[in-house]
Amino acid sequence: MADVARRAGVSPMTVSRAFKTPATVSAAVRQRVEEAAAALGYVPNLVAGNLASSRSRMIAAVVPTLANSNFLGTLKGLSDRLRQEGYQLLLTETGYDPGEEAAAVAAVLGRRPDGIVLTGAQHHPSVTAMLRAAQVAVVETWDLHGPFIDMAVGFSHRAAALALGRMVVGRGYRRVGYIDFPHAGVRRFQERRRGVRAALREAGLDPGLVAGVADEGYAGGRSGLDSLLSMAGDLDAVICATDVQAIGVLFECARRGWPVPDRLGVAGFGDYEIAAEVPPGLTSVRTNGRGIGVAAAELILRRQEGGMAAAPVLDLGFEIVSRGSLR
Amino acid sequence: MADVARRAGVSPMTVSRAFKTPATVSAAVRQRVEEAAAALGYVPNLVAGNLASSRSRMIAAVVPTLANSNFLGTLKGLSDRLRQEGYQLLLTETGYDPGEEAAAVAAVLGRRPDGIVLTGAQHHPSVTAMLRAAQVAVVETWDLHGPFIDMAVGFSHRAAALALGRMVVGRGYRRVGYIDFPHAGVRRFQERRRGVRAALREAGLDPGLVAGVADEGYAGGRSGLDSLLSMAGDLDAVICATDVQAIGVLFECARRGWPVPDRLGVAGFGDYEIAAEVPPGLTSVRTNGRGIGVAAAELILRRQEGGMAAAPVLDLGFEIVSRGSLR
DNA sequence: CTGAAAGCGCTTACAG
DNA sequence: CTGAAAGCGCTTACAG
Repeated sequence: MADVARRAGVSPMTVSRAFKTPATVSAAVRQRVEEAAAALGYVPNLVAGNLASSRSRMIAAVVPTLANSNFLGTLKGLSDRLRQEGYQLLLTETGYDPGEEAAAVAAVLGRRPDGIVLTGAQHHPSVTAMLRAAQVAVVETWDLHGPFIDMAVGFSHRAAALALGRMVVGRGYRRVGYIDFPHAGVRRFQERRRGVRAALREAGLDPGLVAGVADEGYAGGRSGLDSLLSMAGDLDAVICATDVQAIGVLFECARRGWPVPDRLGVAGFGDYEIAAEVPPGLTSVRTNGRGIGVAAAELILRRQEGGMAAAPVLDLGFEIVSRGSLR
Repeated sequence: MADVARRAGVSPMTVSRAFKTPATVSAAVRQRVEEAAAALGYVPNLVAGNLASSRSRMIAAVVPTLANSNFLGTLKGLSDRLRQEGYQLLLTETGYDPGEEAAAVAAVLGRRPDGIVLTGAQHHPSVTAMLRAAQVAVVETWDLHGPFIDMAVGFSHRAAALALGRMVVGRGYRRVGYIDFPHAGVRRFQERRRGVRAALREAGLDPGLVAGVADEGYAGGRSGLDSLLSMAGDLDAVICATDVQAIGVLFECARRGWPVPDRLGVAGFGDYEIAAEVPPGLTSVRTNGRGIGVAAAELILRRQEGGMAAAPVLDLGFEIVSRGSLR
């Protein structure tokens, strides 16, 4: 910057202004600065800028996984909205491990991000402590069960699962199994399970057909189906904690030559892109993953602007998409 | 830091050392510093550290897309390897748009990352210029066609596609179509197309059955199959630029009741997780996406350590995985 | 093993 | 509209 200032014959302060608030600099000076900067290939050092202004225009996102998940939508919504305002995304994956999450938050805090977007509202105690002590905007996403550290955006997994369970029951299925997600401690999945079981119970059906699985992917659907069938040979429908598992069930049905939805009804959770494509179409809960990201971005931006001291909690809801996998 | 120093009764310099190079501080002092830091909830400010040391321990990754792609593996390899060394990942998605890529590089350079990982080796001229001028380690990934800005890790898309094409021909298919990827200018996909067509040509088959599509996802497979069938009703095999499209073709075959591999052989590119799960199994090119990420991380780390002024170009190869979608 | 000085490249806050 | 001074919170390089 000093070089640019010298070449343009102005003070460094003026160079700074020409970049940050061009309107406060005369047109002639602005042009000289721009020419000098271009000639020297000057790229302002944001690290120095951040230190001086104690604002980083950097947001950290901490997600359990990127693979086959709705978090991609959230991340995209977040980064698209943020990029428009000149913010950048620091990303960490934790593999559903609270210890990893705590390590990630500690690591990231040293960079003084303006905001942190967390997945879920269950954290290692140190996360809550660190974040409360730090002066960052934090948004917890995908879970609406407080208490929250600061702000939150999500939807009710239990309500969504309850609605899905009722739909399955309403279609006349009577022996309905549930395939769980591997990480048993994650409340979002506990809520999904509870919602489904509540729907079965209120219809007077057996809520006990629940299969735990070890695999987050398609293979979990296959092994889950196997264990449900060993509990109940007359199983007539399966609800899965995620679409990926449901797709695994559909594939297994195809392999066995079982007609869906007649021999077995199948429903998933997430409405991933593939749900609309796989024959005969997968009935699923559509969550607004992208919307969660956009909303999180907006909460953080609004907080930056200084206004809003409040800590909103946003429920973005869900929607059930009915397709051929249920009769 | 000043607060910690005061509370521990030492100079700030000693606090700095206690954190960065604990071995250079006496045990007693180290403990006092640690206690003071814990009591105050002190988190070292890396922004200040970066400015003073002109090293950021931050790496920027610029990818076309996160959705349904092998870049996830690369990203995971990169971030896993980097995190072990205390580095963090700044992520940007460009949507296959060179202008977006240039904007991302410009934006990211201001943070003075220690390294930049780019996807492909085709860039807006300004990208090359900016990166050459800056003092960053850069690794171009997924493409082995130079000239490179600095280092590179990838494999030959043409060789992989040629091998896949030869396998299809070797299985006795005679009317083989190719479904292209939407972004026509991307060399990786041009190379895949060329490889397949070369295999057809050398077998004396018609290399002209190529369908362009508008959709990056499963739907592209469906529409691609439609247009190939309108060119050649006797089409007996389809090779797709990506597994996602190939899965789309398999789904469409299921919908039509066409037996795979007998009515139609299908092959993909990428060996995504789903390729092994979808019945009857998708024959595909397995690329080492994760390995590319790990290797990129290692090249950058080695460059940081000061050694290696060289600019290696690594070929990580590929492998063809044969499954039921080809007879 | 420990510390005082200088500086990294910006921005804030104050003058003019 | 423009500038000189001070400072952001660390690390480098030098002393002792």
